[in-house]
Amino acid sequence: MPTIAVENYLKHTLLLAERSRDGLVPMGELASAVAVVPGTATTMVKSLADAGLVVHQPRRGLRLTAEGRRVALNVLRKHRLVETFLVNVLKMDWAQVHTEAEQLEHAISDAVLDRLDALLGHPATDPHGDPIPSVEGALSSAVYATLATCATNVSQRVVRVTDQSADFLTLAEAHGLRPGAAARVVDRNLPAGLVTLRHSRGKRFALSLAAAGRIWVAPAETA
Amino acid sequence: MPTIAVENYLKHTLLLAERSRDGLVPMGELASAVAVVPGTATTMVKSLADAGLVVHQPRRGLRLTAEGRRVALNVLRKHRLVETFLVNVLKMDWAQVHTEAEQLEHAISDAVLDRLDALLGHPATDPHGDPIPSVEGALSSAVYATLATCATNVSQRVVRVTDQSADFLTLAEAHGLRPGAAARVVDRNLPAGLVTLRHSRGKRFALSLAAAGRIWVAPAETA
DNA sequence: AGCTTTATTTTGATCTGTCAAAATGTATCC
DNA sequence: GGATACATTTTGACAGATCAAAATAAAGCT
Repeated sequence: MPTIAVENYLKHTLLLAERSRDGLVPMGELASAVAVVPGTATTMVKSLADAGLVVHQPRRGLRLTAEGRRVALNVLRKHRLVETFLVNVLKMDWAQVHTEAEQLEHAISDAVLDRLDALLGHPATDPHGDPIPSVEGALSSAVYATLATCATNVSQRVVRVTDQSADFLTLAEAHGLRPGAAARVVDRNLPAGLVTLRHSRGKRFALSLAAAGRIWVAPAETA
Repeated sequence: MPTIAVENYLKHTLLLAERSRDGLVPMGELASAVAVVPGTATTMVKSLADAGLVVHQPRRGLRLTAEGRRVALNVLRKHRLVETFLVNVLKMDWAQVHTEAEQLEHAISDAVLDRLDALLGHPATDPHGDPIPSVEGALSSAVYATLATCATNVSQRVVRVTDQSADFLTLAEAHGLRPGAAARVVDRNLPAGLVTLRHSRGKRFALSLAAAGRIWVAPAETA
């Protein structure tokens, strides 16, 4: 059984690798993701490499092996299903569940996970719109536009909110920006770094370009 | 926050103290309950004493302080509510849930616990009939007879099964000995160490005196 | 009392996971 | 092309939790 620390390093390696085309994760990024000093990450990565979970290219970065990816996906699946459970069944605030799931993902067995998955109706995404890896280890990675890049003055549907901080999620919710909700960009001021949106009931509000980039959208179905 | 190891030592100290009138738990019993060698338990208990969670009387044993008891009860509450959730909601086998809860009890927050408690309807006991400590830290400790001590040829109701091993629980279930079920002792042969029971549909079967002592009963209501 | 058994404590070592700070590569910029 | 900046790795130390085995205390038995 991998330890909690090992599971965390692998999970963050997976998440960081997703957002970097060559899949090579720099040591420093991993260190700050798992909140340790760089030297600690180096030490740990060497031992993960010895265990065959990652490949370490000194001074360049690391990538998951097939086995490391399998473990990481299992942890991610637990994390996201637990989040879904906490929001859908226990009715907890979506801004808090990330922290809770961070602990539970390491304590839940595969047997419990399967029951939970069935109870929730085999969901494809968690409450933030993040895809839930399948039991077989498939992880959908569709490419979406964001509020920072989508067409303006076209009705969009929020599909994913890629920020786990409670503050951001609370803000997003206050503006009705939950997965499934409608949104429309009415103006985008690049020099000012501002995106202006209009909510369904006509209200306008602004987000920074950085914040807008964390909200993924798809053109609304006009069927 | 207490570590997982600390929570385990405290939980087992509480459980062992319950079954010993003076509340003084011998080091050896604690060591085998947490599955470490005696020397390890001594070391740990000294540090728990430094932290004010237990009182250590060298070579005599240890007892919980008020603070230690508070922590232990909280862990026990988590354990038993999680077991109840796994059986009642996820429909898992009652023989397996103990092991699962052993992990989850250390990962679940008080916030999640409260929601879970509400979802389950504030149960008073877990699926084995073990009492669930209240939020305030009250732990019912009613005294019951067992199949080894109750009146014979009188209809009894099972209230609790005080053995967590999967084997024992599977056996108990096979004989219909779950909390709430009816049971009747038709004969008790002390020299042979055997208790003969009759199930509701007339079937007879035997248990050892030791096994029978782990099944708590109350006279069936004849209302 | 003296000897033996048993429980407990001590001692010395190990394994994980971590940090601080020094050493070392690598990249970048005149 | 050399000085500088930055990321990474190495080194030495430490805390938590554990074990094996030796030392010690207590209890029990002739």
